[in-house]
Amino acid sequence: MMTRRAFIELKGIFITNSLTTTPLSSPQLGLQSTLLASLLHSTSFSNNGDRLLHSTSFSNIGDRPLSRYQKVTSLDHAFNLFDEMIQRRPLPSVVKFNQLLNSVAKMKHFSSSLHLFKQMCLIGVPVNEYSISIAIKCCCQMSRTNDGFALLASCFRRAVVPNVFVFSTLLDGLVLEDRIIEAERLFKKLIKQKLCEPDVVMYSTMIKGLCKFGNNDIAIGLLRLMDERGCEPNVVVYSTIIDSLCKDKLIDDAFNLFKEMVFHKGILPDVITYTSLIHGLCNLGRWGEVYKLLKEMEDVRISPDLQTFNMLVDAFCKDGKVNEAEAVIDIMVERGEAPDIVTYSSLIDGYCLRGEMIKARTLFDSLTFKGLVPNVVTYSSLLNGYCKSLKIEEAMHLFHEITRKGLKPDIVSYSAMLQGLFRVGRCGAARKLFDEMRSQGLIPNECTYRIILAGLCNNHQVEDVLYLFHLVGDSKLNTDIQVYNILIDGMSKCGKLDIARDLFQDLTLKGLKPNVRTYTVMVSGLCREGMLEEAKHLFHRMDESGCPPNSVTYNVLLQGYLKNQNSDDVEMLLEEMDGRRYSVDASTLSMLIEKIAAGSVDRSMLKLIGKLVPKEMMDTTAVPR
DNA sequence: ATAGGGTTAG
Repeated sequence: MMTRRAFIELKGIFITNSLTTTPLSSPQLGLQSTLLASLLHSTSFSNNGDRLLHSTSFSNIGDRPLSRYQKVTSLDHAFNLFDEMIQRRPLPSVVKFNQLLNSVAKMKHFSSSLHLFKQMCLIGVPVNEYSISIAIKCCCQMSRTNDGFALLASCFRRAVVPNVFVFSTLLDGLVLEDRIIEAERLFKKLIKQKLCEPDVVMYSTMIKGLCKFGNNDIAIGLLRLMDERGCEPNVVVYSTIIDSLCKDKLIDDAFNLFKEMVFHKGILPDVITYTSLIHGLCNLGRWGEVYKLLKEMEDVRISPDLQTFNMLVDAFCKDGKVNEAEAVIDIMVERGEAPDIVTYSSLIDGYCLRGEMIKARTLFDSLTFKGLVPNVVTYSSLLNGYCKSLKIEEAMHLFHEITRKGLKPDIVSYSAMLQGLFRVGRCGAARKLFDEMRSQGLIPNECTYRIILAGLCNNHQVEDVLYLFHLVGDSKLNTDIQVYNILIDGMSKCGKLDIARDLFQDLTLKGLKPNVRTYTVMVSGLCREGMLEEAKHLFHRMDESGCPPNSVTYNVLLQGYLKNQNSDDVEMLLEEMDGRRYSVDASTLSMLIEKIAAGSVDRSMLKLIGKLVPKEMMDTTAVPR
C-alpha cells in the first residue's frame, strides 16, 4: 500500500499545505482541502484497521464457525449439496436445510431458494417456522408478497405456528410493494387479535412503511407508542426516521431526533445514522456542516464506509464539485475502501453534468481495466450525457450496446434516450423507441410521461400533446404540477396562449397549487404575446399567493418589458431585483446592452445594471462600467 | 442451533 507521505506528495502541494498549516479554521482553504484533511487525519482508525481488529480478535469470540451449508459459494454448489443431502438416510436435520436455503437467499437467488423449499416439502422434511420465514422472504423480495401469504396458509396446514419473524417478513413485503394500507391493517390486526406481540424489528418495519409514504409524524407517533408498550426503540428505529426526515429536507427535526436518541435514550449512532444525516446536509448544500459531522464521526471513532463515501462522491458531483468527488475517491483508495461501480457511475454522471464527455467516456472505458462491470445505471448516465450534449449517434450506439452486453435497458435508459431523440427533433424515432419500450413490457413512469409531453411540445406537436394529455385523463400522472408547467410553457411556445390560460385555471380544480415555475411560465407566455398588463398583474399576484417570484421570474418579466419598450417599468424592476439580491442572467444582460446601444434604455441605468451582474459573468462578458 | 428491520449511483 502507498504510504501516506507518498500519497500526499502525489496529490501535490495543495493537500500538503492543508495538512501543514491549520486547515480547519483557515478561510482561504476550500472545502476540498478541509474535507481531505479531516479524512486523512482519521487514518489511525481506518477501515483496514477495523477489519483487522474485528476479524482477528473480538468478533469471533463466541461465534461459531460457519457450517458447510452456510458456506455455499454458487448456485451449482448449493444444488449439488441439496441433492446429496436428500439422498442421505436419515435425512439431515431441518436446521441444515434451512442454512442452505438461507445462503441461497442471501445470494439473491430467491426463486432457487424457494424451489429448494418446495422440494423440502415434497420430500417430507419437517419444515419449521425458520424455513417458512426464509421462503416467505424470498417471495417478498421478488415482489410476490401474495405468494408469501399463501405460504402463511400452508404454515397452518403444517401445524407450524407463525411467529413474529414470519409476520415481520410479510409486513416488510407489503411495504416493499407500496401496499401501505394493507401493511397497517395487518399490523393492527396482529396486535388486536394477539396473533403476535410486535418486537423492535416489526415496529421498525411498520415505521419504515409510514416514512415511505411521507407520514413522518405518524412514524414518530409509533416510536412513542412502542416505547410506552415496553418495546425499547434502538438505533435502527431512530435511523429509519432520521433518514426519512433528512430525505424530506427536515434536517432540524432529524437532528433533534438524533439528539434525543443519543442524550435521552443513550443509544449510540452508527455509520448508517451518520451517513443519513450527512446525506441530508449534502442535499441542502450545507457543506460546512457536512465537514463538521465527518469530523464528529472521526471523534467518536466511527469510520465512513463504502456507502458513506459513495454518497459523498455523488453529492459532490451533483453539486458540480467534481474535484472534491475525485478527492474523496483518492481518500477511499488510500484507506483501502475500493471504489465500486456505484462510485464511478456517480463520477461519470458528474462529468456528464458538466458536459465533460471525453472525461466521462475515458472513465467509462477504463472500468473494465479496474475490474468493474458497467451496469444499466452506468450506461444510462453516459447515454444521458451524450443526449444532453446532442451527440445522439453516440447515445444511440451506447443504447444498443446495453443489450449487446447482456443487460436490459430499463425505463430510465429508455426515457433518457427518448429525451435525446426529441431534443434533436427526431419525433418519429422517438415514437418507434417508445413502441419498442412498451413491447418490452416497460411501463412509462411520471418521468417518461413528462419527457414525452415536453418533447412533443418542443417539436410543436400540439395535437399529439393534447391527445396524450386527455388520454391520460385524471390519473395520477396528470395530478402533478410539473406536468402543468410543461404544458403551459409548451402551449404558449406553440402560440396557444388560450390553452395555456385554461390549463392555468384548471390545475386548481384538480387540487394542485401553482408553484414559482407555473407562474413564471405563465408570465413568460403572456409576455411573449405582448400582454404586459396581464403579465404584470399575475406577477403581483405571486407575492399575495405566498409564492414570491424568483430570479427567473424577474428576468422573464424584464425581458418582456424590454421587448415592449417599457422603460419606466424596466428601471423599477431592476431596483426591485437589486433589493431582493437577484441578478440578471446572460440573455437578459445582452438584451439590456443591446437596448442601451440602440438608445431605448437610458445609459443612467448602467450603474444599477452593473450591480445586478453576478461575479462569474464579469469574467466572460463585456460589462459596461 | 437455523429466520425478519435502517444508509449509496442513472
